Amino acid sequence: MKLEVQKKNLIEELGVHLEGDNLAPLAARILSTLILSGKKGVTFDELVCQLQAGKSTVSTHLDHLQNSNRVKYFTKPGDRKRYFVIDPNLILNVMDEMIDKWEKEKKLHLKIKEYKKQCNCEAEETGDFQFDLDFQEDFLTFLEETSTAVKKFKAKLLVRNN
Amino acid sequence: MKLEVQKKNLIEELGVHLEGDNLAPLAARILSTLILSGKKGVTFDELVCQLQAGKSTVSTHLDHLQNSNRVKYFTKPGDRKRYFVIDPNLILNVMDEMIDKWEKEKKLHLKIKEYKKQCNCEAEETGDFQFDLDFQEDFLTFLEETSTAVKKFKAKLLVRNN
DNA sequence: CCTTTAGTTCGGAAATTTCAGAACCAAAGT
DNA sequence: ACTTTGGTTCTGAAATTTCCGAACTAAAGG
Repeated sequence: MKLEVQKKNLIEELGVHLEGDNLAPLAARILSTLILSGKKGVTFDELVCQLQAGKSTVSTHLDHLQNSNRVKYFTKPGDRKRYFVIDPNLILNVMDEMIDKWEKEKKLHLKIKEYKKQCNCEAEETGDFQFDLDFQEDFLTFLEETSTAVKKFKAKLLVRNN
Repeated sequence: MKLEVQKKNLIEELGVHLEGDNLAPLAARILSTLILSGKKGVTFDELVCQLQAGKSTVSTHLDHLQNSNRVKYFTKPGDRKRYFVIDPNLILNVMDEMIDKWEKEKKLHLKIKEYKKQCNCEAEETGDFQFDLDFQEDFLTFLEETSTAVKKFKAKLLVRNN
C-alpha cells in the first residue's frame, strides 16, 4: 500500500485511540499527526490544511498539548514558522502522569480504608461487618505494585538515555 | 467527625475521581456510593433518594455499570428489591481492562513501527531519516513490562483467593 | 507606513452528553 | 380486578464540549 494512504489511515486509527485519554477529537488528530510525521515537524498551517480545521481550533488544542507536555516545537533561523513535534520525553511524561494519578488514588483509598475500619468497629457488637477490607487492601497493593513497576522502567530508561 | 458526614464527603471525593475514567457524573456517584456502602447493598430507591436523581437516570447508569462488570446485585427471598453492590471481582476486572487496552495499544504501535521503518527505508539515499525508532521501541517495551507487572499481580491474587 | 505572515483571542453556533419526566410494564398484594 | 411496588423505556430539555469565523496582534518584508 502506498505510504501516504497508510499514513492517513494510521492517523485516523491512532487518533481514535488517543481520544480515549480525554482528548478532544481534533486534539487527538493533531497528536496523531505529529506522532506519524517524525522529526521534521509539522507547521501550524499544515495542520490546519491537512486536518481541515479552523485556525483557532488548532491554536487552542496545540496550547493544551504543549501545556500537558505532549508537544513541543522548534524553529529554523530566518523562518517564522513553528515546527511542531512530539515532546521527546513523551513516554517519560506519560509515565509520570500515570504514577501521579495512582499516587492520588492511593491517598484516597487510604482515607476510605480508614473510614471502613471505623464503620466496622461501630458494628463490632452486632458482628455484622459492613466492609470486607480485603478489597481495599488488594487495591492498595495493586496500585503500589503497578506504580513501582512503572517507576523501575522509568529509571531504566533514564539510565540508558544518559 | 461523624461517620455520616465522612461518608458524604468521601462519596463526593471518590465520585469526582471516578469521573476521570469516562464515567458520567451520576454514574460515578452511584459507583462511589456502592463502594462506600459495603456488603449490605443499596437499593434502587435509596440511590434515587440519596443522589437526588431521576429514576430513569439511575436505571440507565446502573445498566451501564453492570454491563461493564463494575456492579452486581443480590436479592433477598420474599423481597422484590434489588440490592446493588460492587462486583466482588472489580479489581480483577479493572486489571483485565487495563491489560486489554495495553494489548490493543501494542498492536497499534507495532503497525506504526512498521510504517516508520518503511518511511526510513525510502529516505535511505538522502540519509534524512524521518523517524527515531527508539521512541516506538521504548513505548512497546513499556507496554510489555507494565502489562506483565499487572498480569503477575493478577495471578497472585487469583492464587490467594482459591 | 503599508502589507503579509503566523498565529491568538473572543463570541457564539453546532454537536454531544447527561439528565429528568411521563408513560409504561410486570410481578405481587388485596 | 384493582393497586402498589420496583423498576424500564422513550422523548426531549439542559448543560457541556468542541469547534469555527471574525477580529485582532506582533513581527518581518517591502
